[in-house]
Amino acid sequence: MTIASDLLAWYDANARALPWRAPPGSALADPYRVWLSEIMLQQTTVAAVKPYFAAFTRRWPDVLALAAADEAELMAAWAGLGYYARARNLVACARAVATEHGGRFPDTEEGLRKLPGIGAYTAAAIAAIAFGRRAVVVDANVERVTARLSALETPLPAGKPMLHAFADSITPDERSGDFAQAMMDLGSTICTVRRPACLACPIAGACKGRDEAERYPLKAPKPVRPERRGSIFWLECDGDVLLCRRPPKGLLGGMAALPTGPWLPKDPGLADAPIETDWLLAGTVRHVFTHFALEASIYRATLPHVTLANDGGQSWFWAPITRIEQSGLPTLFAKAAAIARSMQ
DNA sequence: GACACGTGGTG
DNA sequence: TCACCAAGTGT
Repeated sequence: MTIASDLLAWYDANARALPWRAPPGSALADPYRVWLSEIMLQQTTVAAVKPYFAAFTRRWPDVLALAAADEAELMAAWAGLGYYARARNLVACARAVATEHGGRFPDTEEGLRKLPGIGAYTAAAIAAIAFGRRAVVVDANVERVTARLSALETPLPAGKPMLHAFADSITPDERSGDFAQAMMDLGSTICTVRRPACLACPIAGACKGRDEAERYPLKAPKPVRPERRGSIFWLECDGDVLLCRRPPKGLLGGMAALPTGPWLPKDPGLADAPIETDWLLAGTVRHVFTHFALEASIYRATLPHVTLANDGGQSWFWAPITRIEQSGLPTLFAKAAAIARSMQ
């Protein structure tokens, strides 16, 4: 038997039931749901995605509904899931599908690959899973499984092309979507990062790395994560708090946020405070991003009735404090808001 | 190729 | 506690 046939047999008996998957033995899954889930699952765990997928599909049941969505509402619905460029690209992609493709997703890798937010992995996954095309689907799970199967001694990312070629060599012509999902299920339940369960693996017989699976894949060492210091401002007025909209690109781009100062190696104090007033230090919040860690002071002040004019580049607005959880703040600011409110 | 880009779970 | 890492993409 081949690796593919052994793995597919295992998958037929052990596939995880996931909300975006078609029931076993049924027709192909809905391309919209496959696309939405694949975007949400980029660098994100199944457990984290599930509630967001349920909320999005209830609120926007198809790609035309999503294309018509208010962008700020969609960003707020994405708040907490991270990598917010995905949400910006999600809208752009839905609108491209609606206006340039008649509301239907392209059914080839090449066509899918042109859409915003869809890269090599996602294009292959949608083509295979939603459209039944043969495609070589390589994500971190597949890289780990194939690195172990082939006992690849070349560290990643340099070894990626070899793993893609190996994945291509074992991908079947039929059911390549199921094969891809089987590889991912195997990677998340058996061929795990730590303590892989080789004794339970349906393809251990073909695995060159099975005696030392945890060694693979070899990876280049990661650079150290720098520390930055910052300030976050909580300005109250009449039961409202001052929020702003982050610039459209960059860190937390396009998201609602509390006003901040610059984030630098040294404590910036009250630099870039939205107004000059008697700020009180309400606490600190620590948050770790992908490429730096932030420790921010939270400054608090209350205003009498005033209006705050927008000035260059800033886009401020007031939000009711009692419904701050519905403002769509990313996690850093949700944590800061909780700390600021706890000081009242 | 390298870096920017979030978050929460895990051992 | 903390480093690692997850169904990657864009620049």
